[in-house]
Amino acid sequence: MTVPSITEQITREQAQALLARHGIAPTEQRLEIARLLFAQHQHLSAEQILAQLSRNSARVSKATVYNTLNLFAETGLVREVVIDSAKRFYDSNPDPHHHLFHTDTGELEDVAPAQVQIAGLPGLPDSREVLGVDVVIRVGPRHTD
Amino acid sequence: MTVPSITEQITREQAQALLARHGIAPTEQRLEIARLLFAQHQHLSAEQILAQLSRNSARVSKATVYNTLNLFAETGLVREVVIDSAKRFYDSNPDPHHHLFHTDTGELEDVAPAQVQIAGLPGLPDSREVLGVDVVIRVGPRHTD
DNA sequence: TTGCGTGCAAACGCTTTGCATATTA
DNA sequence: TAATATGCAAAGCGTTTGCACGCAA
Repeated sequence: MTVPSITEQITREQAQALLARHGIAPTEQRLEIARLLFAQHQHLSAEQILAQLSRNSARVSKATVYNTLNLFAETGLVREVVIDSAKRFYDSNPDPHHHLFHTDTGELEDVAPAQVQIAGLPGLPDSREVLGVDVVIRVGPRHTD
Repeated sequence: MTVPSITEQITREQAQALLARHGIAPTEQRLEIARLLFAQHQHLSAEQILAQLSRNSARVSKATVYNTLNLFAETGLVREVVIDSAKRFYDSNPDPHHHLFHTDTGELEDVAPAQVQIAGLPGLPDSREVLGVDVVIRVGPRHTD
């Protein structure tokens, strides 16, 4: 089952399969949130999701959105991206990739991993492992001054 | 003027020179905060700085610590590192480098840039420039389950 | 009925702000 | 004295929590 790359809602069945694969019980709200997030590869904040859901007249509370996003992030369904210390984004792109952050617009853009190569990692003791590597490239309008 | 790499406070004069180089007026509180931060290459949060300063019986308010850290970050004296959306760290290491974040202890460790190579950056329009590349490697205890 | 998910509102933690006072040039 | 920095407390904002209610197995 693949997620459509166009801005269309995925079906309930597709959402259900996604949750099932991650061992998440498919409740009404979780399905709605998944359908929204996986409509395309994107980066949404809890606030944006809440706003969009109420626009779709879905009945979801703030607490449930936060609970659900945390659940999705814990189970690896989505990736939590921290750019600004004031807000979290949830990334529905499951493939390894990096991010381009536009400081002026606040937008987040995916960067194919091939374009940024991690040559090596510092030696770690056997007791520890790398959980993830986050690369954020901050870009903004060129300074002329 | 170089910053001592050992855990000793830098002198008022050294702190004053650092601020002067960044066009920052040298007030009592700013000097104290700079002396603390630049005692060594380290990553401190506003909270930690406030606690340490009061331990040193320096008279600084919370607001001033935040104002000062923002000022230092804006002028490039320190680097703001965002790891967790709940807390900001201020890095007194002026050289380009990356970070290793220990998820279990919350500690942040510097990684020499040579160990992580950025092979290339995605093409950008001429109107935009790269402001910085943040690489955070999350490590934690090895999973045995 | 037992457990889990949801919704609401209150609580929380970190950061910012408003304003009076103090310091500096 | 004019401008800027500080301190305090309150406000702000995103996120989490406590608890009652609802729903499904």
